Amino acid sequence: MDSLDRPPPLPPVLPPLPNSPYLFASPPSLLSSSLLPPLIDTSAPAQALALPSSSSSLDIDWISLLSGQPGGLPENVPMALMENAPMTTIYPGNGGVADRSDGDIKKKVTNRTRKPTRPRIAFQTRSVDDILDDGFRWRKYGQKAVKNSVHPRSYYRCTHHTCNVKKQVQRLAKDTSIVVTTYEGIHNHPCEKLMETLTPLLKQMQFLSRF
DNA sequence: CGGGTTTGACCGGCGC
DNA sequence: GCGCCGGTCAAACCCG
Repeated sequence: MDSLDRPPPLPPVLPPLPNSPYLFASPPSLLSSSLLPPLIDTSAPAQALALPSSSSSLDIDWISLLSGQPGGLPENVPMALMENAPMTTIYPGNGGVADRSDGDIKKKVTNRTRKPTRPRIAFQTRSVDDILDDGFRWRKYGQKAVKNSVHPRSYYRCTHHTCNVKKQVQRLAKDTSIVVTTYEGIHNHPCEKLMETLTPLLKQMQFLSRF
């Protein structure tokens, strides 16, 4: 699958914003992270992860982008971290469930109730911190020891009332400096932190666009 | 007191 | 059918 041979180039990023913890600098938890090459091949149908081609101009549909609605970012890519984020490898499709043969993340569909599979995207991040601030709020609901892996896997749910997005966080068995974060589902609400950050910018852009 | 974490129990899929 | 294992639940606990 050629499209997964190499990480897609990071999409055009949001314009720099003063006083923004995310657009000028990575969140503290990401400062020690570094870029990584692709980790796994989910062999799942590739989903385009490119931003709309118009994203370099000012007519960006920011709301769509931020809310994950049609026309916005695909799936649940954590937009807040696009600029300086170390998250380089995105694995669309149904992959991301740990293979039983080791502690690494590989494609395997083992939904408990055989529900229709939900979109999954996995990121690998070299970081000393397990928890990466992606702009959303998460509640931990479980932790399990993974076979053949020293590090446990943690399970998180988005705390937004109507949002059913989950994520799994686990360190690679083969390289414990790498954290694999697997997102499952699509946020049906904007990233709170990013909206907070962008609101003044949007207002300023609207004001300037009148001239 | 509310929200988040921890942790053991439980459930269901899968391989043998 | 049985046991293993991943994923989830929920009560207890912690913390600001």
